[in-house]
Amino acid sequence: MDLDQLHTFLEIVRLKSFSKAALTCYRTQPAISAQIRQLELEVNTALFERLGTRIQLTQAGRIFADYAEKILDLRRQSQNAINELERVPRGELIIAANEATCIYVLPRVFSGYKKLFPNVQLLVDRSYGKHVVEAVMDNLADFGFTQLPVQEKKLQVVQVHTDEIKLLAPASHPLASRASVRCDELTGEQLLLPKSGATRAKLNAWLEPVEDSLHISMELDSTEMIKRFVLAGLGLSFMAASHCKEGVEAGELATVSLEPEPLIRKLGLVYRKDKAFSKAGLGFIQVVMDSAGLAGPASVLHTEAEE
Amino acid sequence: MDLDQLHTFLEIVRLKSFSKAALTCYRTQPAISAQIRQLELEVNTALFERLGTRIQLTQAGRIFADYAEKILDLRRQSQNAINELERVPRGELIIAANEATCIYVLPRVFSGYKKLFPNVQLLVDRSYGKHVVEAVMDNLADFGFTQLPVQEKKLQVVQVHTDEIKLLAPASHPLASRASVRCDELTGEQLLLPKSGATRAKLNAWLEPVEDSLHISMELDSTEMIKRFVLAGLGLSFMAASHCKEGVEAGELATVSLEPEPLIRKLGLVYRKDKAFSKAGLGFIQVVMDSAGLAGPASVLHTEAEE
DNA sequence: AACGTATGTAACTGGTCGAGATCCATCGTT
DNA sequence: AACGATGGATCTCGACCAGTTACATACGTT
Repeated sequence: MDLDQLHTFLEIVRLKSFSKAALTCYRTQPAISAQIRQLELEVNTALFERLGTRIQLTQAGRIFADYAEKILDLRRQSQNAINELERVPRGELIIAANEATCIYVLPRVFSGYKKLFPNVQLLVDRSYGKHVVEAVMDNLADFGFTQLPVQEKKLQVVQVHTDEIKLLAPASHPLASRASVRCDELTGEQLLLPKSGATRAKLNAWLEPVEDSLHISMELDSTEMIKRFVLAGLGLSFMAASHCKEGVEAGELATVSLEPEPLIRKLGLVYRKDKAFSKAGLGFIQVVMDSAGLAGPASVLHTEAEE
Repeated sequence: MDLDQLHTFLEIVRLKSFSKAALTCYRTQPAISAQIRQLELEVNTALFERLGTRIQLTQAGRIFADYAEKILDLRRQSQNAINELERVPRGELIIAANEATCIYVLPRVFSGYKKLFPNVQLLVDRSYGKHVVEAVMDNLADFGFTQLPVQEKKLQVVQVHTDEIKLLAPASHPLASRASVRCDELTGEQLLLPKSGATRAKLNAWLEPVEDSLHISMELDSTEMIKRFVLAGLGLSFMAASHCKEGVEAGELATVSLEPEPLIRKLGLVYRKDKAFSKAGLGFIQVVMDSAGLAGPASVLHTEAEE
């Protein structure tokens, strides 16, 4: 059964004529007759009485007309709902990110996004390191924030921001006032290192020359914990500058660049290239790019949310 | 948009696979892909995300799936309603008949019909003589009861019963005890004749030999009025035997056959040959035929009404 | 790395739907 | 009553579309 047939049927009902319906349906009269014939065959009942020149609905026809109306109405509603989804995005986006990103990056991005798309629910999948990439790959999350580089070819990467990983020390520490520090200067210090992840890998590489003479007193996996431990004088650590900006500005903590060259940490937004994004998703990419000072892929921002 | 497409779509949603849906839809997988492609084209939105081997509904797809369910549900409901109409007829039948038939024939027929089809509403179009035929011809009435013969070729005729038109007199009248009467014996009597109609035409023909010497004192168009007038001694009249049975049996009225041969009045059920009758209509024909002692056209009576 | 699974793509083909012409019945008009 | 006009049914033909078959491609698993 074709919805065209239903439309034709209702046009006939409305105009009480096959020929007139043929005009409004942009078909010839035989085509209309054929459609109805097929429809009657399908419901196995006559829908019209053919009374020479006049036609009239049968009882079954009257009943069927009601349903046909409802069905076409639902069809229209469905199209409206889909169009509305494009115009005023809603639904949900699942964003995977590690804890630090959740704390230091997402709040700003989310608040910008929510202004534009108040009807989209943002769900945070707070996971760790490569689990973020996996979640995006498995389509369990729509977006992920992760440290770059990411090697997956299927993922699109948008660099969000660049951070420098610095030595983190209490403001009172002798090294705190230094402009930069070499790895061999840390051999006598208690070190608090992140337990795992890309930053830890970078640090391992940087510390490798003095690897054997280090005092790694703790491995932690929370930036907040590390900051408090450092503040309490339990040791030195390393941290992305943006993650400890408040502590430094408050004069409690100090950061020192690493030598011979700064350790750079790049944060990126990743998503599947083959993802079929709605306006809600495209808008998210746009907002992230904007907050990174990049030009967006398309002008999705003109989609003003209204409600 | 085809309902098949919707069904396919929902099968894919249910089975989460194009190929599996192909099996349950008795199509090949490319056919399924094509259907969905066309559907997506029509709603102008991707309904699935193609993630290599896996597929997943998009937001729009989830919304559309709801509507598709509802639409197919309505389709099923419509078929059920139509089937139910066949199984337990309902709706209405319009029956055209003149007053006498309404009084002396319909009550019995209707009560028989209502026992079988309690959900069918019987509407009486009480009209006169040939208006009955016209009403049926114009499809303003589904059935008509009228005096036979009817010459319309488009009408199907079922003879319902045969009546004899007799002279109607008060029981005390000299002619009341006669076995039969000739027209010339009525020249001295006051006559009350039906105003018009087939019976009047028949009587005119019978009275024609003595036409000029008759005293036609009144022309009435109600059998009840004629009976009362005759009873009151205002004159003699003519009436179908079955229309005055009670009065005769009560000993108040007498009927006398006409000479040289009885005047026969045949009552028939008429309906358009091209009428697309539902079970309700076929059942009515059956009931009328049964009450006339005829074999029906089909065994519609097995349709027991249940509610 | 190779295989199995799953979707997309590309010709081919058969069925179907619509156009056009014709037929038939009815209805209104002269 | 005969006529033309109207409206629906039927037939044939042609074009298009949907479906099959076969092949390509991508992903996940052994």
